[in-house]
Amino acid sequence: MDLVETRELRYFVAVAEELHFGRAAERLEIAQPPLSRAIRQLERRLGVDLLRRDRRGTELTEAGEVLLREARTALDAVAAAVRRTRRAARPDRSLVLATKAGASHAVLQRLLDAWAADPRVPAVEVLLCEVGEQAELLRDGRADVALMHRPVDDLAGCDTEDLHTEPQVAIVPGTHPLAERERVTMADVRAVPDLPMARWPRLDGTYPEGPGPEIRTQSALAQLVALGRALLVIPASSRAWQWPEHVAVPVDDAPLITTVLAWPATSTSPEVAAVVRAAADLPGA
Amino acid sequence: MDLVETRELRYFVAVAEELHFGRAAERLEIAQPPLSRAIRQLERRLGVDLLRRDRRGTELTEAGEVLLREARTALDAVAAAVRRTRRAARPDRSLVLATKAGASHAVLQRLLDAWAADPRVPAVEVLLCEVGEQAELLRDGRADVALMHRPVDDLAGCDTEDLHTEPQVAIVPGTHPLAERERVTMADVRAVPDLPMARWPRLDGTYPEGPGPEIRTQSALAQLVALGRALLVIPASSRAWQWPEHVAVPVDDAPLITTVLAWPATSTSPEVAAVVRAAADLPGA
DNA sequence: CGACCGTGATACCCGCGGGGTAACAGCCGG
DNA sequence: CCGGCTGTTACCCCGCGGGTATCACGGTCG
Repeated sequence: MDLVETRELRYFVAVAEELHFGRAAERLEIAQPPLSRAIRQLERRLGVDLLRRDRRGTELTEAGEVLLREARTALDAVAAAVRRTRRAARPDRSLVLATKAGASHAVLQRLLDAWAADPRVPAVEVLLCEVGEQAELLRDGRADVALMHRPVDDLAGCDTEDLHTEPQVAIVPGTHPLAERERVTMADVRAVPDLPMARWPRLDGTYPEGPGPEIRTQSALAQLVALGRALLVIPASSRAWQWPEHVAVPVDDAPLITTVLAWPATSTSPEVAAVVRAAADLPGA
Repeated sequence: MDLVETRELRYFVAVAEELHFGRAAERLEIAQPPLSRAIRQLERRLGVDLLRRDRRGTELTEAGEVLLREARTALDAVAAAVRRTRRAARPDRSLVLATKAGASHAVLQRLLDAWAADPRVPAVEVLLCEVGEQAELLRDGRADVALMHRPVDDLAGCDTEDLHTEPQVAIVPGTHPLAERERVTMADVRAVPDLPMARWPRLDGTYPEGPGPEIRTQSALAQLVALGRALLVIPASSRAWQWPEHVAVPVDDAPLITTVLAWPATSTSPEVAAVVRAAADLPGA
């Protein structure tokens, strides 16, 4: 009745993502007919049509869309269970903190120092990750806590504790007219035709329209800035990796960036609770 | 490698809860040897010892404790996937709102009216539930949104939108000395020896110490109040089910109760988003 | 001290069902 | 009308989940 195995969910997700039984089977490294049968069986068990089989291709029903979303989070939860259990069995028993490389360096430093000094807090490893990846790492158990930034990061599914709030600065080549200014506005920044703002991916992975280059990693951004090919607006504390030939100019009306400590909202781990508590005891800002 | 089936997780949770292979097997309606084997196999797959088998009974290792917590949330997520998929396939396609009976009646009424008037919002069913049960219903998919109360309810794993904040009142028999007062304090309330405050279960299901009766349901509470056997402090809006022979006296220093609309923090459903958006547009308080 | 429970583990067998291969069925473009 | 796509049907095999019977160990009690 209620029993749905993770295998079936994995199969369904593969088919739902590929919308093609053959390719999905290939990805799953099984033959196509058993996959077809497994999906049929899943539909029978649920009593629900998940796919509209058109002779040419396949598409999801509304129920299928729902199951795709729900199955992904369920599979993440299962993966998290496995990862966290394995890690709990290791003799070191450390937690993993995920953070974007370069961002909030000073905040992270203070956090780590405070945790190291606190006997109640377990060891904390730092896992550097791609932009926007933190929430996924928390969901599937590769990380236990993360440093994230409001309002730029997707905090869905996370509980958070504010650590630090700061304004943003524009990074421009020292030779650029804007570098002379005491302070600028977002309108100024957007009006610079020769230095477009680099575009980060949105939450769904697509990029907003615009003239700037599409980037996905901090290192790609660093490269562009070093070449003087892009302008960017970042929190003041991210300047750790700034080059000497560039200048940081405060942007008055850019949204304030709050660095937050995030953890899975469903977490009931006492270790995570200890880490959060110790972080909350830090002198905030 | 990574493949852990929900069956294995269900088996492990049963054993971890019973701490006894025989009883766990009985609960699962299978024989004991296959269960024993399944757990061994799970341990081998994870490469982790989950149980310390003592001749007399069985206890969890630290890794086992972690897996118990994580497996519960993973199984809830799987159950939620099944439930929500089944419900999405029904022709009516409604959402389910969970709420404690009696509480926040007026707020709920306004919500339902607003939703009914909004064409973007799907139909919403109301599911009455036990105190403290809402978060569980959201996790395992029996409900999609819930009315909850801060700070009394456990909001772990939920995102929330504040709807209404209000003070609390004490409900006392009309013949009682306190009924004469214009307003009282928590100290007053606690100092009444003949009318102890009923004790609600804590988040973990245990009860705080105290003289009052242990209650779990609104109806039990209603019964006690009707008999004049207990005193209680509740939000003013919960007075819908008050009896005529009782009097509500404002309690000055009781914590303010905020009624919030809650939904699973991991939800990505557009229907839930629409419901939340429509609720946020209500004139707040 | 030995018989007896009660614990979980082992040994063995059976049958379901997940996996494979081969062949089929509709639908398109040439 | 044919060939190349789709996904489905038909059939077989064997791995493994489940069952029963039994064992191994340790505590308890007469």
